[in-house]
Amino acid sequence: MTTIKDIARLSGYSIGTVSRVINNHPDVSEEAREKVEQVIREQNFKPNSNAKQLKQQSNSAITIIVKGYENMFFESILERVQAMLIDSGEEAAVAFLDEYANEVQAAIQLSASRKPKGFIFLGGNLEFFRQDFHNIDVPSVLLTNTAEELGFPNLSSFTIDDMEAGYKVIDYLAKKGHTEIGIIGGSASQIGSQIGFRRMAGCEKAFAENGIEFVEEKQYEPSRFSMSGGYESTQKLLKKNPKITAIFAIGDTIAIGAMRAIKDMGYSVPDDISIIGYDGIESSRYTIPRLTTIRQDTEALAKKGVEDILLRINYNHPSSNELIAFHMIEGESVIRINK
Amino acid sequence: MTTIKDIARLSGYSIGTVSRVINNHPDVSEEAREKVEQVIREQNFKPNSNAKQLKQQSNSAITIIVKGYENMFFESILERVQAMLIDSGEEAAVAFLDEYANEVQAAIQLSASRKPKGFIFLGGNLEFFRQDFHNIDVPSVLLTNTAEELGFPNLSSFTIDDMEAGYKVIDYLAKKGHTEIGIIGGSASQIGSQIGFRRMAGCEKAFAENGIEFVEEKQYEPSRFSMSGGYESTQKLLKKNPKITAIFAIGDTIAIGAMRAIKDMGYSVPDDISIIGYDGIESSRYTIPRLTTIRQDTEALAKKGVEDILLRINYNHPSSNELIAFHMIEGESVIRINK
DNA sequence: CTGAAAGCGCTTACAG
DNA sequence: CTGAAAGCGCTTACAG
Repeated sequence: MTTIKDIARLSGYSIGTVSRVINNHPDVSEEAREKVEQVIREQNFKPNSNAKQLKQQSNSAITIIVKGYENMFFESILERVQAMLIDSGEEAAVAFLDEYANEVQAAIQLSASRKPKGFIFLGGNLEFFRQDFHNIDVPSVLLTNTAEELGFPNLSSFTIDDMEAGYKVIDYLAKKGHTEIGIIGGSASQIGSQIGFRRMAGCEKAFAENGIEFVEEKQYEPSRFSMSGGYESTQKLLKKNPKITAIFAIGDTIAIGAMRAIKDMGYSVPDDISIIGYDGIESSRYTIPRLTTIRQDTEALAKKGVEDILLRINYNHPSSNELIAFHMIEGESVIRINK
Repeated sequence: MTTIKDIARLSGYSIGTVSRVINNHPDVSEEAREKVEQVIREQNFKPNSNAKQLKQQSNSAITIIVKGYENMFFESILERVQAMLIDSGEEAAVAFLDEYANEVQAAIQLSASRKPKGFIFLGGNLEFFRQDFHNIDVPSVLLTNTAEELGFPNLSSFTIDDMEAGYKVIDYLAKKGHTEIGIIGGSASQIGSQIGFRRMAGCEKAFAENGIEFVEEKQYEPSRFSMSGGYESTQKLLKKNPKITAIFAIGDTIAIGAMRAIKDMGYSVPDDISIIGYDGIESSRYTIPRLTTIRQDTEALAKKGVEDILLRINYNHPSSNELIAFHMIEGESVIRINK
């Protein structure tokens, strides 16, 4: 194997100088830099990342923690984040967690053995961050939830305005004449910290403004962010409340399960029951009928997250919390009703 | 940070003995082992993997190369493989490649800088393996294609019998009375090396046995393994051949796009056009109508692949090439026709 | 069974 | 601007 020693020998410089060239240190003569770079190219030399990281004490890959591997929305962000990281010459590792797992504890575990340069969380429960994130000292980014209120200096966050989006969904349904609206998704027990909470808060505002009653026991059903979760929660919801004419699934993955459940119960979307999803995943453009949904800009989310963490890892930039744009896509899954 | 030195000091043994305990070497006294393990537990010590790998010259993570990030089938295998690797205490890195990228070249690149212990390929073009795989010397596994004919001693492969499955699909459609059958998916230019080839060969056998003509120009359309690919290829196929009454999409992701295209062209599945997919991904259980498809056993594929690579990395087991069971799931997307 | 020591491939003060 | 040298945290012959 070619090592830095070989490059030193072949170029006629010391390994110290070769190392400086590799790491773009400024105090190297133009002459030395050119010669060394030429030899590196000739030998197709790649520095051993283990040795490098051992010295630098900072370990390997930026680690992406995906919370909820059944959630198709995360798959598209994951793919983009990973691709951007690799294009920037960074290694990327991925850990898939159950939707209800403690992602911060998982990160702490990984920190102990592998010392990642940073973490990117796809999804996160603020309560877990509040409790344990102080144990993590590398730059981290939370995607699809806001960590602004936590005030950790090494935690950035990027998300769409879930409250505004939730508001928009219910307001849209109300304006279409729906008054019996159901909501599925998320977990009641973790209210206040999960993404679902903000979406729900926006919904409640829209209900109030439109003079529509919202009784959680009758109109809400928790659900995992999976197709099967959406399927089951929809069945439960419609059984306990057959008057419902519209359902807001707070994730497209859930919505796809919901549409199938509605069909299997002998109803039709949108003629009997309208449905709105959330995320704007690719699959939502191919369902029959096409799903009306809130599209989150995956590309922007991934780009902001990656750029932010790279600047913080390499240049100590401060963390930031930003909102990303979203918009509603009108599909074919909502109908206007007249009472 | 706690290092092996601290454990040595605290336990009263040398770092050599501590190292032996960590790595389960047999030549350590029971007494020493217990004492050292106790201190390791107390300190919650995790060996620095960089130092370990630097010494062992073998580098980091087992690397999973996913070929075709738009293919939903791979997402489910990836999740399982990753989870099993982590449960076994192995690190896992993932690289997403375009469906047409050269995965073997990508692996060679990664080998140079990171020396993974092994590679798991999700999808692969045999031609690329034939040309370049001799440059890779770590244990590797190819999933969803067979590498048996290549005879590389460090390459295992696990797949369902694509030829048999392709045969079964066409035979099934023929027995249902279909004679004008279209096929979408794969790439004509890479015939002989892509997974599509074996599926196609099985199809041709079934056509012949059932006395049905198959003219590639009129009945076949290439497609990327994506929903949009399925959408576009279906439009092309039906435009050039309106007599088609059934379509075999050689991937469920493609089939989902196909179903939407059929609908948008004003036809109905299965009343006007029957459709059969391939893979048995979770989404195929939620489409309307439910997809008839060939279910590959993701769990078995992942399990075989992971167990095989671990045994080869740690115990030099020989490589192997095995077939995994598959079965057809009858959904609602195929209808019997009478001519 | 155990310890002392060399060395894996790098980076980085330090001295010049 | 450059080189010699220490040291990152481990593993593993070697000697006993």
